[in-house]
Amino acid sequence: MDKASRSPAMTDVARLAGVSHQTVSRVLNDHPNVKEQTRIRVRAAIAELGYRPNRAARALVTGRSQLIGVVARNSTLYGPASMLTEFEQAAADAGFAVSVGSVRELDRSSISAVVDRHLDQRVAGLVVIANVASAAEALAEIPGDVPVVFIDGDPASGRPLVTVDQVAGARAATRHLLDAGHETVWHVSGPTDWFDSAGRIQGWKQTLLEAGAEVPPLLSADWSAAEGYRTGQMLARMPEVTAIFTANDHLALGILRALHERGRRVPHDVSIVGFDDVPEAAYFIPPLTTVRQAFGDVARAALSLLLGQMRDDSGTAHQIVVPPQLIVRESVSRPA
Amino acid sequence: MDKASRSPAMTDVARLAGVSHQTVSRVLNDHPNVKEQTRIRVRAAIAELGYRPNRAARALVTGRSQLIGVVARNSTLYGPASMLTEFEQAAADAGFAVSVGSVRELDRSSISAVVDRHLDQRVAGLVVIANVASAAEALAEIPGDVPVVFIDGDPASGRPLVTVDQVAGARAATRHLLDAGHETVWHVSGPTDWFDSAGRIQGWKQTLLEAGAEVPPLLSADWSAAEGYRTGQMLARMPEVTAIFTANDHLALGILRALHERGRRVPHDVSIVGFDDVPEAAYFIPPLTTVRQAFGDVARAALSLLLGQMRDDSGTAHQIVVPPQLIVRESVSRPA
DNA sequence: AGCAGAAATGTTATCGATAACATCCGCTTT
DNA sequence: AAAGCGGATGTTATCGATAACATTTCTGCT
Repeated sequence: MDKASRSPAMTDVARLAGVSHQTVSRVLNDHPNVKEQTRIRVRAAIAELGYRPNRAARALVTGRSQLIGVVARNSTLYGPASMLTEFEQAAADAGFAVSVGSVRELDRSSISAVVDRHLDQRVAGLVVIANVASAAEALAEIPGDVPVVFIDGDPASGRPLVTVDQVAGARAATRHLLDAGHETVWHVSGPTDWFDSAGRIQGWKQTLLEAGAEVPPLLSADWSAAEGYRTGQMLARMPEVTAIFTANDHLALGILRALHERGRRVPHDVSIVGFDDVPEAAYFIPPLTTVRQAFGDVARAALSLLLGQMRDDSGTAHQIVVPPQLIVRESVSRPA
Repeated sequence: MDKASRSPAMTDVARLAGVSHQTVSRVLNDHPNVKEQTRIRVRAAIAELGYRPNRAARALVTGRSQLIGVVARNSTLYGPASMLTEFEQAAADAGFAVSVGSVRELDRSSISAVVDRHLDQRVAGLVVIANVASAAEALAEIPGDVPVVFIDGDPASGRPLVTVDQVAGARAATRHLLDAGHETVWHVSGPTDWFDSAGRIQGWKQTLLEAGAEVPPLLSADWSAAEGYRTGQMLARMPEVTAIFTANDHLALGILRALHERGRRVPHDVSIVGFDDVPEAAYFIPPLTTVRQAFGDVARAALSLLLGQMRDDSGTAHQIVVPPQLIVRESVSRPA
């Protein structure tokens, strides 16, 4: 009826239900000491007025909001972007809003600025998507009393953290190529300051060593198809290269093109395994064998760690590692 | 010195500067009637204490926060994901935090839930990334007194809105193929309920009609490489198809593979133009001619419209259209 | 010098919730 | 029956800012 008027406050509900505003507050917060009958009366009044609590007021008095702050690098890379949307979804399902603080670089001052902005908003918790080593500095910027969970990042920090087991993924990929009969496997890595890159390099190297295979020189690139292409032009000229494991699917795409231009067929002459399983990987030429990361699982795990910290302070700094999965398609065969 | 204590409030600053808290408030909000000398004194006190205003308190009294709510579909598609990060960046640069409300589908009830969550947080404004027709329903869910800007969406609504000129992009793509000498151009569109799709279809059809070319049947797909591949399998069997314009780059990728499998060479036998210019498009086989959208420009335009609405209510419902750009690479040549 | 009017500053009320404490009531316990 | 206790509820203070109004201090002008 009276849509134009100010949205109802707690006192309006109280008046309608014939109780004090504090009792309304108790009902809202599921306080035990409220008679069932009044609880029902209050609930009815809330529904009738379409009352919704004012988060700002609550945040002011409790010093904490229903908002989770995320610190992430501004990126449209498949991995980071997926991570972000999955987390938003998980948080939304749990009734939290997500405030995203994008930074161009994960350096100390950028992180500091974003964290400050989040603390201004009195976020209930922080999630740092710390995919590069420099992000460890973020630790220093975050006061001890606000719940924090890292996604990716350095397990050695001892902080609550969720990661995909990059080492295991790289092992599976490398193993797969060795099992196909290749003498060794070349690796084109991502930027070496990324934890993801480091883990994948480690898994690759370990597997070769354990198999007694020679370890070729490491080739590093950024994550782009462009650098994959440049690296691929070099690899295409080396007949001894028959198996390549790339740190992501886009690198593989660039290499695929370079090989194609040189007339080296995949998988007949060269086998390739990627990482990420981007949706279009199945439609590369040829369809790419790759490693899939369960971003949704990571997001949900991170959220539950965060909620755990928000509930009790007993916060045993749990760390969760999510296993990746090898997706076999057609870019691998035994060597000629 | 006293790091452990509660973070300083306005009164603390006032005491240190020897003024009233209201004067501090005036300095903070750049109120004109403050003597330069006191302004300096207050600023110094702020710096000394490391004071940062409490947004929750401000939001409570003003009824509005420094938070911009975004309603978007949960998606890792290149376009939507880019749009989102670009907007976050623009907002951050302007001192706003961004609360992202992802929804699985842009239907009425999902939108309603997300909008309510945002209003609970007393967002200063809302941005709706309304890439499908059903999002128009969002209009009904948003009260008139909160600033809103649509990104994509129906210009006919009369609401403030920023879009990329999809029609112009499609015209450029189609024109480019016709100019190369092709008799007509086939089009594989995105889902027809997307505004982007509709605009691209329209631009394609118009251009063909104006050129007196025959209009082939429209092929629609989702945005995935998978459907591109399926559609491509069909097109590859039709020798009369020599030119294809796809609604995005991933569709083009799938088609590229299907053509490759059938032995039809690109661009020798078939020419292709995509849309989006995803970073890896230059590394498809062959490098893809495509249409680039300036998401950053769109984001900044949307933000400035929003800020305009927040300042004055004179809100002439401006609409901004950003032109796209044809990126010529190697997937087009004259027909055999 | 005196006074209006503007500029600079201070005081008090207010936003809408939770926290802390006070009160009331009914029931058990001795 | 008085004391004691805990459950249910109400009262008042509080968070930290802005709004509205009140007051003081400068100006410039007659």
